[in-house]
Amino acid sequence: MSKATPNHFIRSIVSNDLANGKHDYVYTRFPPEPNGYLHLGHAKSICLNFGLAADLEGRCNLRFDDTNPEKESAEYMDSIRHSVAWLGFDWDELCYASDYFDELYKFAIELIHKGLAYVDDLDAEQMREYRGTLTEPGKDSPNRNRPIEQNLDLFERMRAGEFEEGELVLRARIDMASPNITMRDPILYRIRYAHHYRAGDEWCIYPMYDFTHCISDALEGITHSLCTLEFQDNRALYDWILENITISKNHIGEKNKPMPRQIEFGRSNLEYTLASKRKLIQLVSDGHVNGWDDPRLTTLVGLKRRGYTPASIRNFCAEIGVTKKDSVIEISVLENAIRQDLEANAKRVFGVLDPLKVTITNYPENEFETFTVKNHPKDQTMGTREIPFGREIYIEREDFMRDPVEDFYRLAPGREVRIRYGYAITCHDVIEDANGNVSELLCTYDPQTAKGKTPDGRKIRGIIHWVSAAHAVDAEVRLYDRLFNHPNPGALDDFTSALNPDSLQVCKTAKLEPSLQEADPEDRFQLERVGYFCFDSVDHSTETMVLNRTVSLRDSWAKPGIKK
RNA sequence: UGGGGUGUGGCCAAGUGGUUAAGGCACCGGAUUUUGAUUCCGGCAUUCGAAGGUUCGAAUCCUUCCACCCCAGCCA
Repeated sequence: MSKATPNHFIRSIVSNDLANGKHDYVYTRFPPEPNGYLHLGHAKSICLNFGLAADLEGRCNLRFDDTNPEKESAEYMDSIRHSVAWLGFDWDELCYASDYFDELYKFAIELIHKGLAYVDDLDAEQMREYRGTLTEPGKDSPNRNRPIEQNLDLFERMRAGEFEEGELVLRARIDMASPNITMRDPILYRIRYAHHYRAGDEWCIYPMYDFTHCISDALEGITHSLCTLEFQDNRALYDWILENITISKNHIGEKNKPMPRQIEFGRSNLEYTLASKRKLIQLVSDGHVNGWDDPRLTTLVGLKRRGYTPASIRNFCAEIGVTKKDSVIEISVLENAIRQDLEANAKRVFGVLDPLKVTITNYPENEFETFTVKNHPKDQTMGTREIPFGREIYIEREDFMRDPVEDFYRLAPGREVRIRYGYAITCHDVIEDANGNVSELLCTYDPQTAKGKTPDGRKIRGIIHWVSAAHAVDAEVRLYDRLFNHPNPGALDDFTSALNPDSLQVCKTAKLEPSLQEADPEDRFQLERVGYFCFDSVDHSTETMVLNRTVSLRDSWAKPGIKK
């Protein structure tokens, strides 16, 4: 399972930097903005940053990029912290960009002193006009050559709260004609009279991402600053800022070592899912799903509630790789990752989703026996358990066919199957209800066939799962399917039009073997022949059992085209 | 028609001038099986976006072309 550490272009760069002495160690960071819940896309970045540091005996920080008070909250921050820890990573330092507000402010003043930043009073619309377009250069702002003293004064007064929101901004003085629009005198600070979830009301000016991120990296001694592809153009600004401020080498931990280097990698998208925070928020607030931890969502909290293990997600991330191209991953890759984990580690139990009663007419009434069965077919260390058996049992309705199709080798009138770990039974009569639906089967059992034996050597192909009717416990089982019917719902004008109406199927009729009542609520298990399940972390209790299906078992019989 | 990127099988992805182009997922066969699961074995790109060129030899070098993605928030 644990694969050789994946070698990708970023790892090569870092290894080289270490080998040739450019850096003495690797120091990375995972820098989320606390404005939403983490999803699978973040998991890729987390595994990359923390994984690289761990493999190369370096360090990795968790840093909240919290420079936009209007969108951020402590709730999001807490959830992100928990998700990173749940995924299995420890950060070396827990950092907040907001802790650097004082330093950031000083660096801004330094830029002003050097004539490399100025206060501008263009409003947002003018700013856009002056910026030019993709094909035309921008124009200098009338304020571009404002005297340094005046800039200093204005900037201090911005901080002091003497201006309205939007009235003034601080801009870097770079090049309005740059073909790279990011370099056309980007805004460094804006005025916002907003309460910051950590800094409170201490500031009314907030630094922008480009100004904050590179300085935060440098202050923390980050050596390699990994981010996604859309920041490639911003790299020029990242480097420009660090080149133009005086940031002590002592600050960055390694004396006389180079500044952090930004390296971009491609995002990975999962088919049939959404990753955009804005759209995720809409799904939650419009009630299309039941919260951020809805098991149909690929948020980390959703996957956790669905029954995914941290290891399966880490393996998934290792499997999809790291390259410079955006990718679209098929869900089968994710499903494969969790199946691999659960196949090896989940104990097996019996449960019937859609019960059909079977009476074994030649088995005495009010008499029971117990079978000792394996908790795992291959892993003996997982031990055994006892399951009760009696005259009346439930089998899966799906495992009986009145008029069996070709290739169906389960139960049918006159046919014999084995009830797993028990006897061979043969169906003799079918009882119907008033509507003509099958309501019960009358079968006989062959006492010679206990424990998998067939004394006459006859071959019994069909093996089905079952539970004792007298001992079964009721449960609600939630079956999940993809949330969207479209492979790329985010590309649609209205992604809600692609919502899958059958993404959640609640099955209230399930009958489970009694041992499940004593199971640990954290347990993940396989309902044999059905799928992998876990108890729902919110709605499950020993009184009312609620199970989530994490993923079905592979079913090479239920191929499209073959009708059950 | 500015700048920055990317193009290897259905989806990912190794490969950085020299055997028949790794591997995973998916798919298709077949074996084993008290889960139609698992496991196992076999199949699955004469071809690397296209066209030219360099070379004894190219997915890897050069040229041109094509396609797709990102950038004109006082978001990150």
